[in-house]
Amino acid sequence: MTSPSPAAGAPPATSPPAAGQPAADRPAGERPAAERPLRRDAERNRQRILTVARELFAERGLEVTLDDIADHADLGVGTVYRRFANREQLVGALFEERIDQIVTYAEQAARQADPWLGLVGFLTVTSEAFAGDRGLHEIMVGSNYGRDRAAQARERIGPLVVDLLARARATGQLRADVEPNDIAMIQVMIGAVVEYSQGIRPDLWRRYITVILDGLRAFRDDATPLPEPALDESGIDEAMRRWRTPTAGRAR
Amino acid sequence: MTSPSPAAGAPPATSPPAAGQPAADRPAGERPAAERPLRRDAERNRQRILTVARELFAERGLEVTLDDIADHADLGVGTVYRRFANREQLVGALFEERIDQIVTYAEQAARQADPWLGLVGFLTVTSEAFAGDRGLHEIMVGSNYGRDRAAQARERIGPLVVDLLARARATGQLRADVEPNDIAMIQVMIGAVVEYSQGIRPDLWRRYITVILDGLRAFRDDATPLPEPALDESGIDEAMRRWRTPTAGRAR
DNA sequence: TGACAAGCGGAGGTTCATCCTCCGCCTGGT
DNA sequence: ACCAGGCGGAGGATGAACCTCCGCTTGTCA
Repeated sequence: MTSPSPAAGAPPATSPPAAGQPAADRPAGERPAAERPLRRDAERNRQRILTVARELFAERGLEVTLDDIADHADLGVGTVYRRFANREQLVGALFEERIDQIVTYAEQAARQADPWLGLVGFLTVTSEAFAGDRGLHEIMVGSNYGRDRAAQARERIGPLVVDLLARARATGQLRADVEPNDIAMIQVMIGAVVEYSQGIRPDLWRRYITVILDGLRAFRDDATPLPEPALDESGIDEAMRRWRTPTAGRAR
Repeated sequence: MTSPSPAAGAPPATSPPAAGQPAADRPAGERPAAERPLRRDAERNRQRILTVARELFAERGLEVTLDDIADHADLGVGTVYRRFANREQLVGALFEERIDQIVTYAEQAARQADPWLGLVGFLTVTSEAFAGDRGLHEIMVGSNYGRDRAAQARERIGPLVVDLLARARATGQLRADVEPNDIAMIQVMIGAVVEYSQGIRPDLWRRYITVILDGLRAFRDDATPLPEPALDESGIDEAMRRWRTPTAGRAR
């Protein structure tokens, strides 16, 4: 860090929205090709790292070590660190797209004519995504990595869910006392099922989301009134902030 | 370790704990008073340790270190280790009773005339216990500590739950496709809510258990059939075995 | 009251996981 | 055929948790 070499490959990770940087909205995994491209073998290795990292993050969560990734990619640790100074960068490179994907799901759900189906679809599709990618779930639920990105996404999703719930309530399909942040908590619960049954019954969560959805439906007129309000925005922010990724180390 | 000094302190025959230990089924927290009782101050300290440990386990889970406990009790680490050689012993001393308490809840629930109320009561009461004691929840859900004890408890609870569900199904209060192990998974989900909202809204879980219970009720005739069977015994055993207490260290 | 077994404290050795650097050797590309 | 760019991976740095050890203190009992 003593050598100021401004030419060095990796752009400053700190503020992505940097001013003059041509780096902006290029699909994840690509490089600022404007600068000198990597040597062929190096680029190959870089892809190898990304692939392996994607797999490991998906399977074990964001806490896998870069050393671990290097091993699985049959590369030296040095090679990994040369390309990605830390886990944050790797996470950034890999998850932008996936996070946006979640937003897209919300948009699609909001477009559904039948709001109940939209809601069911949204929960199902996101749960599928989370079940298949533990790292993604960790990010969306409050990991230290990718916090900003996740927050942005939540901000875009929020209004869509609000609208969806309002419409579903209006059509009489959804019980009246459901609040937007309930959706987030449901995802937390489903995440717990996924984690608990990981490697045993990857689809078990479908059973419980069905129960929960039936619990959310308006039926008879004797639905038990919900005690306790849902978390409000500040509550959920706080919870996300405190959340510690399972078995992960300190925040660093 | 290099100096062999056989003369030092310990006489050759370190009388082993002998065969007929009278230690057996005395209430947790008491000592084998048959042996020489502890000196007054020592016993006081011992209680101090137990009290502090109970609090810390409840609040932070079983992974707190003995050093941590010593600090909170204003005692030296040595004192703690002199009394409890490891966390397992401390956990044993503290949780036997509480685990049995859970069994008692199941028994009470099974005695309820109205099986649905019994079920609701059981889930509520156990969730209360878990919400108030993270360590207890960890044990019941699969921590490395107290595994045997928890397994015994589950064995006693199992049949009671089976009966309860059968009866509730018979009275038409419970949807037909609920299985005993669903109850365990519900506790896992509730545990996730508790943990997520810990220190923010200690009772938030009540909201979601209400949703889930409404989802379990027999209603109309259009309950969504549950996809996926529940975990079977071996599945749940496996899941419990794999479960890693959050942020905890290796199993040792 | 004095002697001493029992108890205490907590510094610090040990182990372990993770992070990340550094430098001698290798190789793709011109 | 040259060499900038790339590579490997041993190993130093850090920090958490564990647990021991021994000189000092204190309850207890005669």
